[in-house]
Amino acid sequence: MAPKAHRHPDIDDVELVTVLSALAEPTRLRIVHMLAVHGCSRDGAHGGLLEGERAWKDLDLPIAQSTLSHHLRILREAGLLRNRTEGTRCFISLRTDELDERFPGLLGTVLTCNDR
Amino acid sequence: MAPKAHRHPDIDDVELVTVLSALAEPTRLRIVHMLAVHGCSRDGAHGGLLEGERAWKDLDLPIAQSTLSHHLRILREAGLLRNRTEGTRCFISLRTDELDERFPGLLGTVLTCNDR
DNA sequence: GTCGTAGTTCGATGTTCGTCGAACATCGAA
DNA sequence: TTCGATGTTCGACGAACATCGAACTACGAC
Repeated sequence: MAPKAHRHPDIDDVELVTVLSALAEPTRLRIVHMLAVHGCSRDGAHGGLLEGERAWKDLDLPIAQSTLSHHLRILREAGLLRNRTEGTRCFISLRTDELDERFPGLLGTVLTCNDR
Repeated sequence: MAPKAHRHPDIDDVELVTVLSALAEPTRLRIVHMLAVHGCSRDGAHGGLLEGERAWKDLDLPIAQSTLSHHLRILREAGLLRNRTEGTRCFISLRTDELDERFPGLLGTVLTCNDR
């Protein structure tokens, strides 16, 4: 599992190009999209989910686990998402607010455009 | 020089990921930035420049001509810019309006974020 | 402790990308 | 028509990337 704790960059150290690179890949854009539209758990308490989070294993994408882990790392290191570990599982969420302070409107605009 | 006429994609055929990929490279982001802030010629008539245009050879970047040509092609095929040929020279401009209709706010937001 | 679950890391593979110099194509001017 | 200027295209190169399976690690449960 996760090596103790993940490295989350200070949002002010993140470059725009890094964020754009992270988003410029179909699988990763899809992950971000999923977290945005359905980040919050559906009604009812679900296995320790916090607001805006999504469980790792519930991200069911047609790729290998190792590939998913790789993409999540790219997104994490680009400051796009946060990884919370609880016991042996982990939960993913977008760093919406911080990101919006660093790059105002960027994430929202991209997500809107992505909806067509 | 330019092979008669360049291929400019219909803006509706352009995918978001393609645009993001095009922007996710320092040199290309810089080119787009240059065209945005200084696309319009400075006061006075300049060798056939139209509004919002910039002459190819005035894009002085620390890269080989062939590399610049390559990047411009990527940007063109991503629907980001238009290439107008006049005689033996060509002029570059952003497809601001069309792009804004296809991906509302995207270009503006990215450029704003790029300014810090 | 032993076992299973949940993710991460490693190594390998094939692909894409940024970069260059050289060759080429197109046009205006002499 | 020959020359020079302006870009484009063509390999070629190394670096970066997406992908996978296998090995590994950390934790909870038994």
